[in-house]
Amino acid sequence: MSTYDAVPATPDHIAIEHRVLELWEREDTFNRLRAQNAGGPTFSFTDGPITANNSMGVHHAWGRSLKDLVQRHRAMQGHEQRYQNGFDCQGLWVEVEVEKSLGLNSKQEIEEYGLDKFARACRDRVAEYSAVQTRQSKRLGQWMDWDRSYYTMTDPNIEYIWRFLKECHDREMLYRGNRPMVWCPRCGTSLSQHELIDSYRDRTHPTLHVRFPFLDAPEEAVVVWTTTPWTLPANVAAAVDPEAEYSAVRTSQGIDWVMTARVEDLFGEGADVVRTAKGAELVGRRYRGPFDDLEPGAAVEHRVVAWDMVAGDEGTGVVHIAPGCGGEDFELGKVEDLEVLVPVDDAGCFLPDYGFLAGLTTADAADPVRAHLEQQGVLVRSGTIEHRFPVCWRCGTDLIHRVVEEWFIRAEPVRQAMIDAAATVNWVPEQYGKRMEDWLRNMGDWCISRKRYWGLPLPFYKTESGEFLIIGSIEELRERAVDSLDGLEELHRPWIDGIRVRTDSGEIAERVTEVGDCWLDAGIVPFSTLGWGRESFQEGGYAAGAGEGLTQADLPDHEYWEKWFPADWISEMREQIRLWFYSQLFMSVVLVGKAPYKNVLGYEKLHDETGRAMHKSWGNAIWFDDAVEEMGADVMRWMYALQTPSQNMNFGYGPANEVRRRLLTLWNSYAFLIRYADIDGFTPTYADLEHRPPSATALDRWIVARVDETIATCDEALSGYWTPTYARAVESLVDDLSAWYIRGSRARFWRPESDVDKDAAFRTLWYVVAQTCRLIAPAMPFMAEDIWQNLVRDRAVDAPDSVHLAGWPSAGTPDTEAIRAFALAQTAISLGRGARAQGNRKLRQPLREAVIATPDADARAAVESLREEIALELNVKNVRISDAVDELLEVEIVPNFKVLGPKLGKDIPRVQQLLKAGDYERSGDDVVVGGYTLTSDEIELRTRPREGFAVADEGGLAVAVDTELDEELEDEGLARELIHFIQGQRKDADFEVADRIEISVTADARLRRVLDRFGDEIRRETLCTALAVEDGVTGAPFDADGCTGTLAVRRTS
RNA sequence: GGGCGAUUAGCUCAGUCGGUUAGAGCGCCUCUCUGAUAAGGAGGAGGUCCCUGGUUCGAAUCCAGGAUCGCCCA
Repeated sequence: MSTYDAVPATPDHIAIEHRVLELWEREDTFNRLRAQNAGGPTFSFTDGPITANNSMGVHHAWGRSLKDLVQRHRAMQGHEQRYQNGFDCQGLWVEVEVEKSLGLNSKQEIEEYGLDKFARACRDRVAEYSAVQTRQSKRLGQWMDWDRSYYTMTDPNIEYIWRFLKECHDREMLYRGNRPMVWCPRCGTSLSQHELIDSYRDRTHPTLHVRFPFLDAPEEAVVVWTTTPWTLPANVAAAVDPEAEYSAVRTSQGIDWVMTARVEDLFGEGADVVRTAKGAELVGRRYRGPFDDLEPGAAVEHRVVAWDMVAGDEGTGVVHIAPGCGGEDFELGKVEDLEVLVPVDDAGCFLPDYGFLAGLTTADAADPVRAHLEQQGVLVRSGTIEHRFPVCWRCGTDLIHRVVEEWFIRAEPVRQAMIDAAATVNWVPEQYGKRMEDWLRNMGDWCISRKRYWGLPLPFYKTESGEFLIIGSIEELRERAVDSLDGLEELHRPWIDGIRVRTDSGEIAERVTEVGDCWLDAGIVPFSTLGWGRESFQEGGYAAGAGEGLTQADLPDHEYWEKWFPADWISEMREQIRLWFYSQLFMSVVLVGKAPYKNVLGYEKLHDETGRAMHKSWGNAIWFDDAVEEMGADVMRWMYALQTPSQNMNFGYGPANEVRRRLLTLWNSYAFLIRYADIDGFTPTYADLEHRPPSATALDRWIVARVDETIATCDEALSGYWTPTYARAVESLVDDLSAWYIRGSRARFWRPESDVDKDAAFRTLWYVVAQTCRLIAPAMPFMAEDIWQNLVRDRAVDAPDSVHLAGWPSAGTPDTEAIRAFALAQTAISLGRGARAQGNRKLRQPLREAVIATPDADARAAVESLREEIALELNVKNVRISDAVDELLEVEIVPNFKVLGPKLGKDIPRVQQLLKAGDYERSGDDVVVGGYTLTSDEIELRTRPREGFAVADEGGLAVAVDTELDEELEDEGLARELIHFIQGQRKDADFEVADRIEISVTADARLRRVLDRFGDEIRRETLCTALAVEDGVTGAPFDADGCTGTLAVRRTS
């Protein structure tokens, strides 16, 4: 009758995980955990919202695994938590995907399609993918309150942002200003930096060299070069490098100024240079603009300005400046206070006041522009150029720069407060704090508007006369509304656009059309989800608006906010420093003057296993759904836990397989325990987990001490959010358990009789595996649970139903003596094996004696306590411990630098020399040298083996083995060989471990003697009930060192 | 140009407080175990700890400068 479920040789992670998910579901384990921790100390985690726009990737799984790991750990420690997951719902990414799926290709097509239908499609996409991501996250094992996720598109979230914006306005931080944008003239939309990645293509464009004649000397001109003819009508300045030398060259058209370094390329070797001058001399001179005959150009005073970014390696060394058509031009324009001419509209068509160009696109304008310049006599030459140029990823159209009006929040008023607040945060890794500070010191004003559709509607209202009003809440909107709010289904376009409001002066105001930056949506979360400033708690109230039916998240009250703000911890990838970490901090500093989080864990990027970025089009991307069903969630999670966060992670099936194999060690240890626990009917004692099991041997004490040590290491690592130290500590414990404890204790488990020793062995092994289960539970919740169910639950009285309800193990004071002693024994064993190898004696051959010699009395005592284990490991009859190191070794005394360094300082090298030369005297344990008396703590003994011994040494410890063999030892060795051989036969015949066998053997004289002497042992070890020596047996030939026989092995039952 | 990192074995990476003999996994070679076995164990080969200088009795570790790579900002 079996009490334990049989354990397969290797874990089927996938099957285990599905089984455990079902178990948790059936037993409502997560909610039981929450009930168990209710009222406990709080651990407040704010989840950074994942964009609910696509299924999640393995890089998301990294972050989610870390989040879950820490939350599970804190839960095991008894902390009450909120477990609120978040979805980011608005912004260009969602719009772009929806556009694709609807086959729309421009803003115009969206508007024709209908903003209401478009908004619904965006909401539907969020609903679809938030459901997908929820399913995936559950599969990963993440425990969250999935029914109460927050969605940033809900009315309450938007309303909180309104409130924040109004606060900014009240503090005069809000303004409307210009911003150069990268623009697709065909799609009629700006592109974000992200959309520019990989957007460069080889293109051919027209080039023009154009003269800008000086007003005070019309025959003289600066000559510029441009590849964007359409920007010339927006020219307001020409930039020169004030430090560079310029030359005036006489040509058929007059006198042309260009940078001296460019003269030869432009005019050939025989150029007629009439004058040279520093660029600075040209600065300030005014010139006739190329399109002064058009209204906008005529209104501008064109002049030469200084700019240190003028390049001398291409063009003319004079740069045409159009601040309305270029990012760098715009920045220079701000410095030089230049006019900003924006010649084209949203669709990239020239505006009506551009005369003959009006209505033309930027591309179509190239020829008319050239013709016009030629006609004006200012065109020097025209040509074409092939170069890399950014194009729209949607339609392939050449992108242009275009200055547009946007809304901004001033950074300066809060900059210092934000820096101060960031300094209160514990950044992990530390350097991320420096990055945040650098970002804050350099941050520009926050551009919060987007000329799009699916986003939070900015609550900015303007009257025809220019009066401005900002609405801070739905209530205020209701009070001021001129139109009925009945049609306002939610706070989104187009519905909100139809509501006009009345200003204080009684005028009618309409909303501006812009929506807000999605980082406002995410940044407000520490307020909007926690009920900041609210008087009443509204159950399920957060879902109002676009979140209706998607979530049951509450809209709490201010008391709740006080309880949970600021977050104890947040964690996202490093790029969030300038995104979510920033926007949260900004909004929090504005609203309450402090940081919204106390600890931050950031992590780097996830690459493929060769270190390359994962990319759909490169074919090296790994889908989460595939990964989790192939490598398993636990394996993935353990990989994430092992990963140093400040390093890029190389993720793939190869590394996963390595990790999977390492996990086998724990599994094998568990399987070993189950096998013998089942055979023996072992019943564990749950209280052992708290009070520790009884120890019968030094090995027992050692492994228990190692558990204590490991718990302490894990505690420290996890309290600092540093998972790799935790994961490595656990692996190290498991290695010790398997390689040393179990290997050294195996015989105790398969002895038939029961006694104190076997009981201690079982309880100790059970204790270590069960504690390890608890330790790995946060990182590998499935395997931990599966082992727990079989090993602990229902086997031990009082055991919790789930490892996740079992609490975190408490570290006792580690028995450091036991650990130190065993480390010495390990060294001795390792040395002994080395010595055997030197003496050419394989481990199977028993030897008479090993001698362990050390001058250190403590070390001798430590080794003494483990001599049985050492004898077993070295397969020797006796272990002799000696202080007569000289027998085996030459001894050298070296200073203990760590202790002696600070004491002796510069005398160290001299003392070291004297010791090495043997120029010292011993006085008891002390050493007198060079005028110093050194105690035993202040020196170390180094040893070298003397010639002619099978000796190995390390750190003052030396081990020799007696390699002499007599007949008895040889026979015993042969017996071992024979046992080894028979076990092989058993295995070849596929017998079960517990099957009994009979053996017939035809033996030579020597083998007969071995059978006579060691027959009992051979029968016992091979579970042989009858061993008959007879002639003429047909079977397998045995031959060891010339000792031969033929064996036949049969199963008895 | 400013900022933040990284550089350690063939590969991927640890390395705490500065301590003199720098580690792990994988790979490779040799051996071993065979009652954990598609495993396990031991041993070996393999290192200019990027370079230069400094501080120190002592530097992979701290400081300065440089090189290369990555990232953030401009």
